[in-house]
This record gives sequence, C-alpha cells and structure tokens, in this order.
Amino acid sequence: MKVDNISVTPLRRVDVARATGCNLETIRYYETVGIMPDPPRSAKGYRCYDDAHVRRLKFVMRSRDLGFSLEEIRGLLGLVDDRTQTCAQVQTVAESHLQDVQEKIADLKRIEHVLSETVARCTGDAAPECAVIDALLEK
Amino acid sequence: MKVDNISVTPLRRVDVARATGCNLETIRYYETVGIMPDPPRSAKGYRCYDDAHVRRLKFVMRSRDLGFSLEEIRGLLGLVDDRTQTCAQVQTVAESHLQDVQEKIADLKRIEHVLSETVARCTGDAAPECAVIDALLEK
DNA sequence: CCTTGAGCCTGTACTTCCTACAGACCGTAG
DNA sequence: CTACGGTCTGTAGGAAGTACAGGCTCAAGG
Repeated sequence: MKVDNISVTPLRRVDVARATGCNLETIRYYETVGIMPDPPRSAKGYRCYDDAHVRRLKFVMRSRDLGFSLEEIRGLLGLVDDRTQTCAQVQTVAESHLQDVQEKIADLKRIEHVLSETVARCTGDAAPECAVIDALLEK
Repeated sequence: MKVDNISVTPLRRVDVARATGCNLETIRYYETVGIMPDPPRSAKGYRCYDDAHVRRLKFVMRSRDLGFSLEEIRGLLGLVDDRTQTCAQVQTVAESHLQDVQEKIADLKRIEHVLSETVARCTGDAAPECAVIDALLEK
C-alpha cells in the first residue's frame, strides 16, 4: 500500500522484534503491563506498529539493559508522553535518575574491584587452594 | 547443653538469619533448591544449624551480592565441596563474570554521560520544550 | 486454485529468586 | 498457666519475562 511517496505498510510484531532484537512475546507483555501502547489493529485484529513503536521499544530495552526497573522506565516514558510538564519538572526527574545511574556505577565498580583482585590472585594451578574461593569464604 | 568447653546448642533458623542478615524464608528456599544442605533435625523436626551453615550462607549471600546467579553459585559451591577440583576452573567462572560486570559498567557510563549532558542543557524554565525529552525521543 | 509455511491471535503455564502468609505446633519466661 | 516468640509445612504472590498450545490468516509457489 502506497500513499504518494512513502510506504505505509504497517509493521507486524515480528518486524518490531527483528528491528529491536526484542523477544516476540515480550512485546506483547509490555503491552499488557502498559509500557507499550495498545497498537491499532487491522480488520482481522492484527497489531499494526510503526516507527514510533520501534523507537519507544528500543528506549525501553536500553533502559532495561542498564538496570532500570519497568517502574522507573514508566516514569521516564511519562516524561515523553506528558508534554504538558514543565522543563523544570523533567529536569528534577532526570536528575534523580542520573543519581541512580551513578550509584549503580559505584556498586558495580566495587564488585569489579573485588572480582578482579581475587581473580588476579588465582594461581590457575591444579591446586585445591583458590584465592577466589578463599575470598568468598572469608569476607 | 554443654560439652566440656564449647557450647553445642544448635542454631535455629532465626539465629542463622540474624547472623547472616539473610531473610528467614530465603534460608528455607535455599534448602529446597539445594544451595544449602538439609540440616539435621531435632526430635521434634526443628532444623539444627551450626557455624558451617552460617559460613556457607554468608558465601552464598556475598556471591549473590556480587551478581552471581544461583546457578553460578551452585558451580562455585561444587568447587568448594569438592576441593579436588582445580583452581583454574574457579578462575574461569570468576573471569567470565568479571567481564559481564565490566560491560555493564561501560554501558552505564555511556548513559550517565548522555543523561548528565542533557540535564545540564535543561533551561529549568516552565517551558514545554526540554532537552531531556528530546534526547529520549531521538536516541 | 490449493497447499505450505510463516506469522498472527489469545490464554495460560513455566522460570528465577525470592518474600509472605496461613494454620498448626512447640518451648520458655513470668 | 498463659503469652510470646519461634518452628513446621505448604502455598500464593511478585517482577520480568519466556514458552507453548490451539486456532486463524496471509502471501508465495506449484
């Protein structure tokens, strides 16, 4: 189907999955929990997605990947959806999210430090003594 | 109950919980999934723990804290239980996990950069235009 | 035109890692 | 003796998906 110059063939669920790398079923799941909007349906009830859906889903996936909960993502998406909010309100929410991220980085760095240190102490021998195990047992 | 010089009063579940900071129910859960061994029981069926249980549970909690899955911990515990295994095997598990952690840190730093930059570009006005929202929509 | 295969629909069950309760029982201190 | 805190089992719920079953639809190839 063509309108003038651009194609308006709607995207199917599998197209969205391929475009984003998201699991097919997860797309439906996000719909049921309100993270993704209910898409328009074809005459036969098929979901019809467009590029906006794909962009939104990519955003959700990146955020999940970085450890945001669906609840937090809902908050972030709220900023996008409700454009009547003031810039100041948005700034406040974004700043608090920034703080979360920075805390997460700090936590992970602590973990990284412990892990890399103990791994480095490993002899790698066939010996039954192991720095990693000792560290985990003693701490 | 005393034997010579040391107390052998068995630890109850709540004692183990307090000694480790682990949730009461989680202790039982770890038993059912085979992470913790079935402890000996009293005449009336009460679980009787000792210091070895506490140490093992601390190991598990610390590992969880460092982001190891229960499956990975099962592997690590297997190596602890069977000390005939090589140190190299432990090293392999820990190294692969370390890599995961480092990747996560890199991802978070990327998002931190973007977030802090866009927050800084915010005017803080009561305007409906906002650098943060624009960034979220375009990424 | 018919068949085939890929994709769609819904609903529900399973997964991981817990956490919380319900209902019944026990053990000790006051 | 009774109250309180602890134990037992089994089961339910929650977060964030993942997988499958049974049935429908659509487009392409023969």
